[in-house]
Amino acid sequence: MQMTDIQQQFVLHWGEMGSLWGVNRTVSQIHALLFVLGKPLNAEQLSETLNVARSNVSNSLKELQSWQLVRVTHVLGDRRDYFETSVDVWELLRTIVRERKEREFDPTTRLLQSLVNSPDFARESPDGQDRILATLELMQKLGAWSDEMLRLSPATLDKILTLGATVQRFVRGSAAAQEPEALSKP
Amino acid sequence: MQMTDIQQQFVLHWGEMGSLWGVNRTVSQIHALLFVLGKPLNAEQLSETLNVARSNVSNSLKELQSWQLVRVTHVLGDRRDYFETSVDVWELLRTIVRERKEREFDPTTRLLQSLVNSPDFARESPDGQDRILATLELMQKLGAWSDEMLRLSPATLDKILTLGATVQRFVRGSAAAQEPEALSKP
DNA sequence: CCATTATTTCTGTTTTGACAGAAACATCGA
DNA sequence: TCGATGTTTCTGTCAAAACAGAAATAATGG
Repeated sequence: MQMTDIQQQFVLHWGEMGSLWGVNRTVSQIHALLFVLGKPLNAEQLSETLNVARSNVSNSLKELQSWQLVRVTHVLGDRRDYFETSVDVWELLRTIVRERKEREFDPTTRLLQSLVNSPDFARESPDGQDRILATLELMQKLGAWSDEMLRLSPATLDKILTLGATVQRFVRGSAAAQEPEALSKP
Repeated sequence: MQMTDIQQQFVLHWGEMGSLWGVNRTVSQIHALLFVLGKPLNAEQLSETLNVARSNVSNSLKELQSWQLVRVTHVLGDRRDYFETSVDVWELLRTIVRERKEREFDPTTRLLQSLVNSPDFARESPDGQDRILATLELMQKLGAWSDEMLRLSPATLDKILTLGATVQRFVRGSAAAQEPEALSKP
């Protein structure tokens, strides 16, 4: 499966980005390749195109499937598994956010909650308690907000992004007057 | 610098999360420690408390400073450098988002832009062009939105999170009627 | 300017994760 | 059921990153 120059650059860059974010390079390359090509490939084709071992492809696909980013399809008259990803970037974004939140963000929130609930928590200094509580609250808010956003359709999400500035004005008016640029100092 | 049980759990967990997100474990542990303690420590104290080599601390601090997450202070009558982080979670969040965006997100947007601008781009299949264009547009929108959010005060951001649901209703009404739950199928 | 203390850089070791290739396993058609 | 084809698991190797300790460098106070 020959890649065009454009496709190759895309795949390679995506691989780099993946590593930076704690994702195996081969995993992100496979995902990127399935996305740019926009059609199902079998493991052999992936292996050849990316020049990685067949086993490496197999494990990476397993991982991508566990992230719900890749699914199996079949081609008539061919008993090999073919793999494809969604070509809808919004859906991909949603899936990635949902999965990462569930695996990495939520457990942290729970840990913070358990620290706060612990009998030992009262023994922390007042300021120390405040910091942990503030962290917990921030994470809870981010989590709840993100759950809400995940429920929206791509079209609605798109509007929220586009209208960011408007939303800001709306929100500012919605609560007690507050200096808008009272940023905490460095 | 003795840690309480609560503090230790916090620091250890933060270290784990860091690795998961492509941040060196020692780096995130140091940051977490400075945050929970809420007071400046010198390199020696960090080294002892976390049981890591002095040199490791030095390099990690350098990295944290490059991320603008830690700064140097001094204690009267002590010529050693002391290091501290902000104890404002909102400020920390903002800093992390800003830095990561600048280093990892923006370059990807620029790459996509350059792919689209390339003369070769026209040779891609129409669907292939669409996918790359859609990716670029999504990233541009996310980037612009995030820049806007980064400009807001913590108080305003807090409101936006809290009023997420309300914002959603507001946005839905703001454009042509659109089925709110027309999610793309899996 | 020297002794002392703090900090960074350098070098080698250890650990971890990615990966290839082989072997084992499963599935299908004949 | 057997051969052929496809897939996963296992094992060993390799490379990159984290890390420790030592050495070198810089800064400070006397």
